[in-house]
Amino acid sequence: MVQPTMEDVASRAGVSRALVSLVMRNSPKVSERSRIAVLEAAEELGYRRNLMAHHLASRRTMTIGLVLNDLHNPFFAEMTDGIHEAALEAGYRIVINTGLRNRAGEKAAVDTFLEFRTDGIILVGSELFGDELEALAAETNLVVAARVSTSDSYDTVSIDDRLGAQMVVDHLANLGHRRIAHIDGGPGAGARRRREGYQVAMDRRGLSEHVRVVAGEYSEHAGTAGVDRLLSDGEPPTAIFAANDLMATGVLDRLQGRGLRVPDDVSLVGFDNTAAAALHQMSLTTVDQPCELLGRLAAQYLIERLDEERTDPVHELLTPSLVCRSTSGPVTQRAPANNRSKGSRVS
Amino acid sequence: MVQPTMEDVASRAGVSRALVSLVMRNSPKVSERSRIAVLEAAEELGYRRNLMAHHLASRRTMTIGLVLNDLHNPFFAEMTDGIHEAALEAGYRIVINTGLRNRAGEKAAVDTFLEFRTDGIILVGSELFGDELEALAAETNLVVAARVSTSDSYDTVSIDDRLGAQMVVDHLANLGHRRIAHIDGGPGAGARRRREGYQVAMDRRGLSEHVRVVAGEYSEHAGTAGVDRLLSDGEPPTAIFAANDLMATGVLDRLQGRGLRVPDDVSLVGFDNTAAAALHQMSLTTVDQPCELLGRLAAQYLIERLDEERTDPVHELLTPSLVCRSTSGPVTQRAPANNRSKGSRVS
DNA sequence: TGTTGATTGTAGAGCGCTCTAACTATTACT
DNA sequence: AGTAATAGTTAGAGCGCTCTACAATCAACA
Repeated sequence: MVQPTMEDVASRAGVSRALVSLVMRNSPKVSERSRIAVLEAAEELGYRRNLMAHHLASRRTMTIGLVLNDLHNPFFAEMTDGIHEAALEAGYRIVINTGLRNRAGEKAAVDTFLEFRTDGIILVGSELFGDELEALAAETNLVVAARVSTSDSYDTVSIDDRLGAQMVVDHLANLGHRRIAHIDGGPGAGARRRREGYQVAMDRRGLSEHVRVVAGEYSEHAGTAGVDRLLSDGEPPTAIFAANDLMATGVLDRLQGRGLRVPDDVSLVGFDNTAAAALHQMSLTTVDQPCELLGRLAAQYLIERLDEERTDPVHELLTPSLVCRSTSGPVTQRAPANNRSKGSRVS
Repeated sequence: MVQPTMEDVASRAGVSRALVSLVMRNSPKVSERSRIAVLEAAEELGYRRNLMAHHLASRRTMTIGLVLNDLHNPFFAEMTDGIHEAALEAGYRIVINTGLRNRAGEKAAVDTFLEFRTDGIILVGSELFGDELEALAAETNLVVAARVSTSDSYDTVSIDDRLGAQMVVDHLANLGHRRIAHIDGGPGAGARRRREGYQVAMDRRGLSEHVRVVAGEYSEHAGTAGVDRLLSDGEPPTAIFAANDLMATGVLDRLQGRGLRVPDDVSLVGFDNTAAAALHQMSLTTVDQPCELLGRLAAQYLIERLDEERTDPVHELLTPSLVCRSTSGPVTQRAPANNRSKGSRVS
């Protein structure tokens, strides 16, 4: 398990350690003869560069640390695709860590990368506070994705969450819905803005009295719990706006479990346009985020910083779009079916 | 962006660099007075240990590299939960990388960890060849999860894929199905064994003539493509066994898209018992893998190796169980509905 | 008072690499 | 032949830390 060092390779190839170092870094100022000798010796010994030592001496790792809020949410997998691709193209590698959907976990993930001295960090769906991000940006190169900010010490890349939420409400209101409830994303990235967008749009539509927000978080379970709360007291909503697709999945499951038809009894709209939302079994109306593009941009902006091409902050805010599928439909006059009425309807 | 070093902390606290090092490692042989002085100085300077230098000097990083085959498959997220938890409990942190569901990507991920000199590596759903794994095990401490092997240079933790597949066939055969097709997982981990289990069980049931395997891979898209091929020629199957849940999701989507009812027209069984399979909109019959347990065991075995408590290999093979939900049902005598007959049936 | 042992602290080598400056060998040009 | 330029190579310092060996301090005891 003890690995050979450059010194070993050097003595085997009959050259100096410095020359081996040059070969490993593809320096042009090495004769073909020595290059081959070194490469062969390295091959024979099974030499593998020690990144730790490399970094210590060069201050670079060519590595980007990627912190994903939640591995269970496919949204992050899609973002990662874009980031990964852009990073590889620029000669960087990525290393991932998960925040386990809570601030302490996210901090631990960040600390790991800070201690590893990755060249920079991309936070996707961060739940950290503004001042924590500020402090982080002072220690490393930082890009925050899927979250809006105007800080001038780091870059951000995201869609306009508030606008997206407004589009949802408008869509539902146009279908005749008035009792539109929102299960929110709690501390999740962008959740506050989605809630605000919902509120604003409801007010504009003159539906202020019907505003109803249930506390949640970005998880399937929060979706099912949200439905239970919405249906447990008061007049049940005719439409539900879940703060993201993962939650919408839970909502759909619970609605069906209670024998409610979607969209006949209740309309449902999500947020993210995750791959699963497009499938027939889900066919969810939702707000589209161009994940891969967001990912690509995030990586690109970070790399610009790493290559010291730029120090001024960039804040990219993309416009979302609504994807209408079959979980949203016109409001019906029928009384809400709280009983398990599945299939009892004579159409 | 230039970080303070131990030397900086030492001079600020009025002690030696060595003492600072001791404090950082929580050594008991430091007086309370100096400990506090050092901690305060570190706090004021925003000192953060440099893991690269730490490792270089100590040969340990207390970090485990985790290579996940595919971030899009929730199976891996669930495995990660177990690994993460067990690692944290033992004082290790984890760092993740994705193999992008292909061997080259997996190798790149592994190389990154090898260069970072993580203390050990856990491969989940590896697609590497046996000899590649042997070579890897010679360089670092290795545990392979969700894949069977008898190597004596690394540990494995998985369920009995072959048995799981047999259970699927038995279940379907008991429901009266004879034309049971299998869309396989190609190079995916455990795919070969699942295919073998399918074959063996079909033979045992006297259904050899009905064996039909369509090539696939562990992705949603392979599921949809598999359905297209199965229905494009020959007598269509009355039941489909998809090599994993992700594929089953694609299968279900395509079947519904073609107007076929599940399980009325076609029964469907998956493999993994991913969280999504349990939801009403999916309600998939599938083979359960105790993901978190597998993850915990994988981490545990690796840590045993790291702590040098053991060098003999361990090969844990858990027994899977079948979870029957609503995508599988008795075979019906009706002619296969190749037309978009959804709802046209007079029941 | 000196000796012992425990406790606390430090000097300095070394981990495996990069990088600067210098050195050698070769070729080109006057 | 003498000089300059170029190409190829190397010695050695240093990156930020750990760890061994040893030094200093102090209380306890004969």
